[in-house]
Amino acid sequence: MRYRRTDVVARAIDVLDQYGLGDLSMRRLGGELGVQPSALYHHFANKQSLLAAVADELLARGARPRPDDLAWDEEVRAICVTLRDAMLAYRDGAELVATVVALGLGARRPYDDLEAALLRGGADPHLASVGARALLHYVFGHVSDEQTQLQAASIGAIDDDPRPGSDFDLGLALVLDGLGARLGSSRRS
Amino acid sequence: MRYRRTDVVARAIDVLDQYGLGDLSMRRLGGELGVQPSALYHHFANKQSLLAAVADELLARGARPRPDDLAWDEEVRAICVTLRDAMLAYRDGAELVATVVALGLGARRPYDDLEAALLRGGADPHLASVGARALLHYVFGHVSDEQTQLQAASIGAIDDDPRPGSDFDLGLALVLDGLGARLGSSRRS
DNA sequence: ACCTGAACACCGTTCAAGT
DNA sequence: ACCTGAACACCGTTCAAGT
Repeated sequence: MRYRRTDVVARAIDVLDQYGLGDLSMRRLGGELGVQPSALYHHFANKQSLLAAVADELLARGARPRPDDLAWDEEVRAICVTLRDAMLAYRDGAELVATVVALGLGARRPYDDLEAALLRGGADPHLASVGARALLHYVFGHVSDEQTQLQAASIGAIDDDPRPGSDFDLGLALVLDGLGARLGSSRRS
Repeated sequence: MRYRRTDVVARAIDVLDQYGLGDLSMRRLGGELGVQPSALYHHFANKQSLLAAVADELLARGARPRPDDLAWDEEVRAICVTLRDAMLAYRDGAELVATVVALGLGARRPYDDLEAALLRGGADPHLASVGARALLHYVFGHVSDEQTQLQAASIGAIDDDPRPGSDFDLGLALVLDGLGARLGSSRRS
């Protein structure tokens, strides 16, 4: 069996979704592909690069076009909601993307999009940078928590699965209000 | 050499600070103590429990009493700044504490204190919970980033070490403003 | 109460060699 | 271009046995 980079990434996403990030090892992935672990190093310099590619593919699969007539805060909300949905679509998606971003290896689109939306809304470059990072930290933290609990619930411990998207919206609105207060154009949530 | 639980935790903090979280293994810690790795399982059920105890000790060392006449938002700010300082005092402190909190194994004080401050400020229980979590997510995310960059700078790559506490304050103010707008008592930053 | 020694089932990564 | 096979230097955890 001879694979290409993209085949390896696709299979890695399958392993991630079925067994979780903790079981996504080079040896496991090699085994799943019927190949020696060392063969993966022909496609990726190391495990971190592989994870970066997996995170990028996960986000690409969750990408959705945004209308171009949105107010800046509506656009920020849309970026965050799309990011959340993309990560929730695969097991441990939030932890994976957050890790890759923290290591500075990939998944840069969400940050760039948020920064651009804030600049368009009238933020100066410093506020746009601080704001975009604060938004990302919130989204990664919240969705990681959500996913941990969804996982625990699916094991069977807890039965009710409320999927509290409203908690997500409320926390997001807190940050958006703070940004709105500094950008002139006011907004209700 | 015969150790007690607290000796092991103290030595683990030394290893963390000198070599980083990635090198804080049960085998490494055992070696540092002159003891077999299996001996550590007399003191802790597993590595996660050890890490929880280390995180709690790290926070205890950074604890500072707060004046009792603070406004709710000043108290929130003080909790967050104290938490930040405690984590920055040891290598990979933010990553460690964030991990322990995410796993639900310890380091519950910051959350409890934040929730109490928000309740005292007039938040209903739901907003206090969502707000406290949003604040924690922001602090963990921001300080982890900070510490990663401080680490990279200390390796020598970057020379200037600005220690941008002002970025931290600005991001924190964004969330605080959103909370203030929902709690009646308004606040400037 | 605290520790040893050996074992089990794993990791990421490198590298010469094969096709 | 893509893979094998073997090796190196590690992991967390268990468990019978020692003092």
